[in-house]
Amino acid sequence: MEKLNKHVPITLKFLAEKLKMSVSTVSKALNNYPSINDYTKKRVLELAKELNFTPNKSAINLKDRKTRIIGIILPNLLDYFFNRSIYGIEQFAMKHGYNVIISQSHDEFEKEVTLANMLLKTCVDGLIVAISQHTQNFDHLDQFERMGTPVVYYTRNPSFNLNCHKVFGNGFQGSYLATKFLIDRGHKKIAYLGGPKMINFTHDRFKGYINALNDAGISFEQNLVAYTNFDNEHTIEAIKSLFVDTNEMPTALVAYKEPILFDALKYLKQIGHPRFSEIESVGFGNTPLINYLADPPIASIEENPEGVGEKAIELLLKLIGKEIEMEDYQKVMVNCKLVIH
Amino acid sequence: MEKLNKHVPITLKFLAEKLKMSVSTVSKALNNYPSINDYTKKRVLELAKELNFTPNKSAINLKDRKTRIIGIILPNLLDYFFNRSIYGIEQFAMKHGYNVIISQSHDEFEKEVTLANMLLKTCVDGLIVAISQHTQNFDHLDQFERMGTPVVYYTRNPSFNLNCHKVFGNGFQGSYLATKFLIDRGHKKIAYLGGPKMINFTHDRFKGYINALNDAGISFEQNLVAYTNFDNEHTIEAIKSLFVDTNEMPTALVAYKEPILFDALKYLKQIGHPRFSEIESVGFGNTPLINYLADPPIASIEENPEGVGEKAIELLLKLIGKEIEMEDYQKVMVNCKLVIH
DNA sequence: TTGTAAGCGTTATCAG
DNA sequence: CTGATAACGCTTACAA
Repeated sequence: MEKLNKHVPITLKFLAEKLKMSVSTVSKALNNYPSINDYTKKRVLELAKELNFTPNKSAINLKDRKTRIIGIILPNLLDYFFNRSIYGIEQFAMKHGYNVIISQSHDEFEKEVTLANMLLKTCVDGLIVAISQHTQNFDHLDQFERMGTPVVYYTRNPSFNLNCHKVFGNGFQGSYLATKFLIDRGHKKIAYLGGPKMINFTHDRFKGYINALNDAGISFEQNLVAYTNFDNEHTIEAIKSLFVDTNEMPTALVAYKEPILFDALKYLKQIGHPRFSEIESVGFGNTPLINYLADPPIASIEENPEGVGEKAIELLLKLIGKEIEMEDYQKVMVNCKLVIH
Repeated sequence: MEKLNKHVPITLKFLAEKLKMSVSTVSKALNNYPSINDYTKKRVLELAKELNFTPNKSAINLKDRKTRIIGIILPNLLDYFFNRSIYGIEQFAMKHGYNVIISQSHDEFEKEVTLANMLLKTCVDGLIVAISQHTQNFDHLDQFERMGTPVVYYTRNPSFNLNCHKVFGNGFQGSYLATKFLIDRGHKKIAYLGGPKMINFTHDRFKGYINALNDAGISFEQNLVAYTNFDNEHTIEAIKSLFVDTNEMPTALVAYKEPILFDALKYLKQIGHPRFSEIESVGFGNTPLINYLADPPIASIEENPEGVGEKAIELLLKLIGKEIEMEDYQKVMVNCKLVIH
């Protein structure tokens, strides 16, 4: 075992000197150019391995005008879905020699604009973005494509921006799954607790719910549907409205997001809903929090956030590598799974 | 408003040509060299602003042999503490022009070694690491310092490695706070539920507990202390052992980590502990999960993960910038707060 | 006060 | 098959 070389960085030049060859030959050998003699290649490779040569990324990046940095903008890193999706993105990016800059918009449009501009200045090679719930104008994101930098929208579907690359979880399918599951358990009065109307998945999920009802021959009732935001107050109001008609109270609940479902259940228990223990519910998320709940939902929709993240970066890298043309707009869906607790 | 320049990257050379000056003058002007004429500076600055010039990072990095990448190794990104601490690190790093690579050891020693080697190859400018609970050998981390790359240990205190830079939450103080709070509420039988014995903070927190008892003149009882791991089974065993003596059952509980506390409380409720509703408890974490619990702890120790992360990267950047000598080993503590629910 | 030139580590082009 | 050279964008002695 050699000593660790303290301050002599192993470069092509260094290898070349040791081997009494030119820098360019060494470079070509390492990059497996067909023109290079096999024996020469072997010698170079061996020394490179022995000295633990690592090509200098900055030099390469400078050469081919890249940063190998992917920008990510998402609402909230602490959110369970985004957190897991980040993991999928990071893993994949790292494996392909890319680094990742993560930034949070906190679901504010202005912040999203600021972050976008910052990432543009950073000259990221590509952008993955889950837009804020208030984003309707896309100038700050469109400028990336105008500069030749591909953008992939993920998780949050931008309804006002049709010409773009999208990757998200199949809310329709997940919602259908959840609703069908509850129907199969004998429920007729199934309520749907939807998310912010500004966010597209709210409606996708609603459609899944409706379709499952239809397919089972259960007629849809308007008063079994309510919408809420990400905060508790709205949720309480929404859940109240669902249970306002004491003759027609739902016996089951499909919710667009688990924390919201938990808020709702907590409220129902608090007010002492007469048949609380009979209510069965399914939410999107499958958060580990379920293990700690006194009255957990009966099942969860697992959204596979890592998969969504991975598909997003996979697509982005293909766009960066021009394997897919930027104008050839893609739409990728990742299916959900039902997990029974 | 100009058109967006599609493919002409704004470089020093480009500015220089526009201004009919040399590249070096432009560079110096932008870097505010005193030798440059004020008027010249002004002209340069103005054009730079107008054209939205951004210096090419790769070129700068190449020049001063840096990557501006900070490596992070931690056990688990989904953990609430680490998740929040990452946020503190990222924010600070970004503000100072550094990027961050996050990698997870999943508390496995071998994985930690692999990740360390990977990050070494990536030539990170510095490393922030929360060691796995099984890490006792530090070769894989020591090699960084040998290569001149500073390392900051955070959150997990490496007891076997004294000569290193450390940043962590003040478990002693937090634990003292929690215990004193329970004492002040009249409890005499306060149990301590500690973490893995391999992890140093387990013991720091224990000391805080003991000291608070001592200062209140309460005698310590061995059977009021139990240790567990991060998994449920161990926790059940530990909690059982605390409540085994029916005459001397604890009335309050200090736990090293909230999820573990929740497991414990869940178990106690499940077995129908006779005075369950009277038990008061405090855990480390202050996780939002508390809002959803039927029987939440009475207070939490807020560890300020962002602060810990920020202190870690702040120290690391000082080491990278040679503001602090690498051999001048630092130890930084971040205090906890008691949050009453 | 400004400009010239070398160098950071790679790769690509063109000669040999 | 191998080598010299230029170029990527920036900083910094050193010259002018």
